[in-house]
Amino acid sequence: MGTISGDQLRGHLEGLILASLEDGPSHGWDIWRNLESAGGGALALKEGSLYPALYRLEREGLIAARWETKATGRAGPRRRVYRLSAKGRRRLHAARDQWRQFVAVVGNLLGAPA
Amino acid sequence: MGTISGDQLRGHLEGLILASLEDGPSHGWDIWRNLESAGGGALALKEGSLYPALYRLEREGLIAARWETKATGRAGPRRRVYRLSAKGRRRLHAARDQWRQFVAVVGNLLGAPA
DNA sequence: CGTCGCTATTTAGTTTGTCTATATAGAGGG
DNA sequence: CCCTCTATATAGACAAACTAAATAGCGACG
Repeated sequence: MGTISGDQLRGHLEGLILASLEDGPSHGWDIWRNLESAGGGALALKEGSLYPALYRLEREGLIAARWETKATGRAGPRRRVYRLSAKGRRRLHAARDQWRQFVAVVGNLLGAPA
Repeated sequence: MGTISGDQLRGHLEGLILASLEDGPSHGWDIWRNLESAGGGALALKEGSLYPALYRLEREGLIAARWETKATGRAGPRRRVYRLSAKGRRRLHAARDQWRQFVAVVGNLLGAPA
């Protein structure tokens, strides 16, 4: 199977990120691994796409960020942890509605008999 | 319901055009109306997107164009009629596969319980 | 005749999100 | 000390859809 192209992903990534944050805060790297693994190799998301997307979402007030406190006793560099805002949660619902509509419309047109 | 955005459409338009041509040749304006009506108002495709997309497909050899013969006794300006090439038909099949994969991956992640 | 409306195509220029590629940096292992 | 894994940042390229406007044929209408 081929990979999902960046063009295909465009306009849907924000929804994916919001969905990733639905059941608890997470940081960029973890979101990235989450999406990659959920895509089963088909979703080749690049950091250069993910981080700017996070900044957009933050600037829009859909997610809120904090630097991880040092007291976690964890190894490795600092992490920026994001959580869904109320606005972001509403946007996630809207994104799901839009997704269903998108699938309905495009699927109806492109929809293969088999 | 909101409208499907250009960003959402990106990377999927070519498949839609190819699918539109699957059961017979058509011209740009007709493809446009076909997609618009199939979208039920949700798909607000612009001519400035459609025509360049047709040129891309033609340049790639996925569709072939001819100017409509004048002898049709029809009113109105000239039409450029496109038909699927064999290569385009193969691409359409591939686009359907990609679409299914895309829906599976994104739907699985974004997929709402309700 | 003039012009309005519908059909139909064209295209210059803008926007924007993803990509490539690279840089930085902390911590642990050999 | 260097290498790897984790983690974030960002400059610049690229491409597809957009805005907006121009062109043009034909019919209808007063």
